[in-house]
Amino acid sequence: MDIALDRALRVFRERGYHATSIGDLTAAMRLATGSVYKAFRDKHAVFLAAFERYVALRQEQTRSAAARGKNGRDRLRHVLLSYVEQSQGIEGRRGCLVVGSAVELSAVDSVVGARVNAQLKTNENFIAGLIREGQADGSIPGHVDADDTARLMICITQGLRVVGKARLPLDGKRLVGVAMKLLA
Amino acid sequence: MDIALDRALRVFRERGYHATSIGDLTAAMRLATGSVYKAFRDKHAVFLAAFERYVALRQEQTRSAAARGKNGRDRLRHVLLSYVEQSQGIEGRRGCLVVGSAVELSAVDSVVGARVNAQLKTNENFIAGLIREGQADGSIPGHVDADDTARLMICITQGLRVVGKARLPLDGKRLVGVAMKLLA
DNA sequence: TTTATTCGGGAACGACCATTCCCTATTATC
DNA sequence: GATAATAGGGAATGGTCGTTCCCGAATAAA
Repeated sequence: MDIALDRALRVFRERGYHATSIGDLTAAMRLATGSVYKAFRDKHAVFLAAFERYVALRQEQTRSAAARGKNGRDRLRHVLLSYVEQSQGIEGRRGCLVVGSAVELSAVDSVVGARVNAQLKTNENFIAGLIREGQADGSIPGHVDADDTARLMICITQGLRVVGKARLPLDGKRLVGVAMKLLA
Repeated sequence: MDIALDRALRVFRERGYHATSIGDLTAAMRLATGSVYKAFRDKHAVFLAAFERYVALRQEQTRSAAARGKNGRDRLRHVLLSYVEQSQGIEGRRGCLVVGSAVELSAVDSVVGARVNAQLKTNENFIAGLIREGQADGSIPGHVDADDTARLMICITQGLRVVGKARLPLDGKRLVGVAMKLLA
C-alpha cells in the first residue's frame, strides 16, 4: 500500500496533478482501475495521500540533515546543502510536490492550498528555530532577524526546486556559501 | 490580437497549461473555437505566444525598475523590490508563467523547457550585470562573486513567486533588506 | 463441501477534451 | 454591381478522461 503510494508520488512529482491520468497512475502503481478506486475515493484523494507521504519523507530528510550540524549555524548550513542536493540531477528534475502543488493547485484547490501553506509555515518555523538556536549557542549574531531571514530562506529553498526542475546546474558549496551571508 | 493574447495569458497564469481548456481560452479571449485555430496552430502555439508576450512584458517591467536606481547596488535593490511586489496580492496569486512553465512543463516539453532555461539565464545575466556595475561604481564590494550571487538571487526571485502563489504575506522592505546582505 | 465475503481486475459509461469542418457575414477586387 | 477572398462563428468528431459497475478468483465461515 505504501509502496503503491510511493509509485503514485513519483508520477505526480514528475508530471503534476492535471497531466497524470488515472491510466498513468494505475500503470505506475501496478494496480487496476477498480483497485485504485477501492483504496481511494478518487484521484484527488490519491494525490492528497501522496502529498502527505511526500511531506513526511521530506521532513525526515531535513531533520536528519540538521542533525549532522554541530551548532545552530552549522545545522542550518546542512539543511540548505541538503536542499540544493535535492534540487539537482534526477531528484531535482523529478521536482518537489510542495512547489508543484503551490504553483499548479494552490490558487484553485483550497484543500491543497491549505496543506501547502501549512507545510511552508512548518519549514519556515523550523528554519527560524535553527537560527534562534544558533543565536543561543553563539554561532549566529543576535542582531539577525530570525523570522525575516527564515522567510527569505524559504524563498531560496522553493526557488532552488524551480531552478532545479529547469535543469540549471547548482553548485551546493558555492550557493550555500553565499546564502550563509544572510546570517552575518 | 495582442489583447486576445493578454487574456489568454491571464488564464494560463492562473490555471497553468493542462488545466486550461480550449473552452476556457475561447471564453477568455472572446473568440470562437474556429477563430482561435485560425490564428494559432494549436493550444500549444497559443501557450508559446502567450509565454513570449509575458516574458517581454516582464522584462520591460524589470528594466524600468532597475532604471529607478542611482547606482548598481540601488538598481539591484529596486529590481528585487519589484519582484516582491509582483509576487504579492492579486498579481502574486495570478502567478509567474516562467515559474509555472518550469514546474509544470519543463521536464516534459522540451520546447517550453528551452524557453524557460533561456529566460532564467537572461535574468541571471541581467542581475550579474547589475552586480558588476555596482562593483564598478563602488556601491558593491569587489570581493562579491557576481555569478554565484546572481544565481542565488534568481532562486530568491523564483521562490518569491512560489510563496506568493501560496498567499504567504511578503514584506518587501524587510525581505529585500535581508537579501541585500548578499552584497556585503 | 457449501456458502459468504473480500479483493483485484477490467469492461462500460458519460462527460469533456483538442481539433476539424463547414457555414455565414464582411471586406476587397474587378 | 458581381465575384472572389477572408475572417469569425459554431456544430460535429474522435479520442481520452475520471468514474462506476460487475465479474471471477481466493479466502474465511459454516
